[in-house]
Amino acid sequence: MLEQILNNENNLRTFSKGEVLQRAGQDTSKIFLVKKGILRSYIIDSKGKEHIYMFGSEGWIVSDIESQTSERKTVLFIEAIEKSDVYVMNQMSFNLLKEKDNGFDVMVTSLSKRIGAMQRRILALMSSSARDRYESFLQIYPELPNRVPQKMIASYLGITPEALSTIRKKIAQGE
Amino acid sequence: MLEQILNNENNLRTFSKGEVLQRAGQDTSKIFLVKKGILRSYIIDSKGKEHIYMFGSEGWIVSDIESQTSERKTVLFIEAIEKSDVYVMNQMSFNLLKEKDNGFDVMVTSLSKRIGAMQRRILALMSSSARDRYESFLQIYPELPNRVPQKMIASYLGITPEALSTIRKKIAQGE
DNA sequence: TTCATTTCTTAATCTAGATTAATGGGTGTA
DNA sequence: TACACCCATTAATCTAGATTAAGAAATGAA
Repeated sequence: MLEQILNNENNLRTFSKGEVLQRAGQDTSKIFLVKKGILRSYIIDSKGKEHIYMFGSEGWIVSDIESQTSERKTVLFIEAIEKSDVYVMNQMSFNLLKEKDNGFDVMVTSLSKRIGAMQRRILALMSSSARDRYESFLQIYPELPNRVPQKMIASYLGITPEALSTIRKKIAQGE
Repeated sequence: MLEQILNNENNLRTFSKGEVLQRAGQDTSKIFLVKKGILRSYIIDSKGKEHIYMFGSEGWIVSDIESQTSERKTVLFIEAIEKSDVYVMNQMSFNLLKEKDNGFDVMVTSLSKRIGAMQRRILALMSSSARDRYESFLQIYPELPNRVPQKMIASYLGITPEALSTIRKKIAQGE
């Protein structure tokens, strides 16, 4: 797996709660593999509002994949929600992967999985209500609600904290 | 480029307008490279409503990428909007690509680009109004509005044809 | 060309979720 | 302990876009 190549104690770093691992506008985008803790990646839109793009807990890879392979600057902020132990990979580690004889399959499979997840997210945003999206969020990430503040879950779902609060209340009072 | 590997007259087929190249539920997902014409890929949700996931005109690759590499069945329908000439690739053509010495970079770059486009789409769905999304659609795909019916553009934007019609009217009458 | 079917537009009404604002509960720190 | 700050909740009001319904325009087949 990708983890076996990236796991390397030399690259292990610890980030404290609230620490920012990467800022939009930087031209050196890195790859982060979460060993312990939770990261979030987000953009800040033209009105200054944050929108969470994804969460990454144990075993997840968090990165601005496009800026990795293109020469583009990063558009994503990445921040630790909890104190987190993270393997930090740069372009060199990425090149190492290519040399491995199964590097191709590992990389293509990993990217394809990511695309599948994004595809489902796009379709959900287009066709499901906020409540339906929240309920499938709970199924896909059952451990996150206990570790992530409500307002961040709302930001991930694309709604306001107030709207999420109302949805939660309705679910609590027997649907 | 990917096209050079996939371009092969043996795999070239012509589809007439409205013809369905692939249906959800099939277990053999293929890769389609558009030589001429336009394809659309879409899902049908639990209420029977169509949601367009992407358009593919000349030079674009249309495929359910996840079902390609995983063993999952396709969830996407793919259909020709115009009479289209399309290179049809199966798993074997895909394996051929791996053998090429630059296969790795070609594939990873292609997938990363796709991920970048999806990332922008997710963020737009979460943070932009329907009108803003329509205006950036016009910028990104300036040639499509003349070739694709309004109702399909609406479906791509995640709104109803009525709402798109109203937006177009407002834009026409000096904003 | 004519007729039928599909697509686009317009307008009235409805609703999910945004906005605004006020309140109470937690948590860290001095 | 108390203060300051952040977070979640609740309620009132507002709005973008959905729904419904009808007519006009475009498209396609015979």
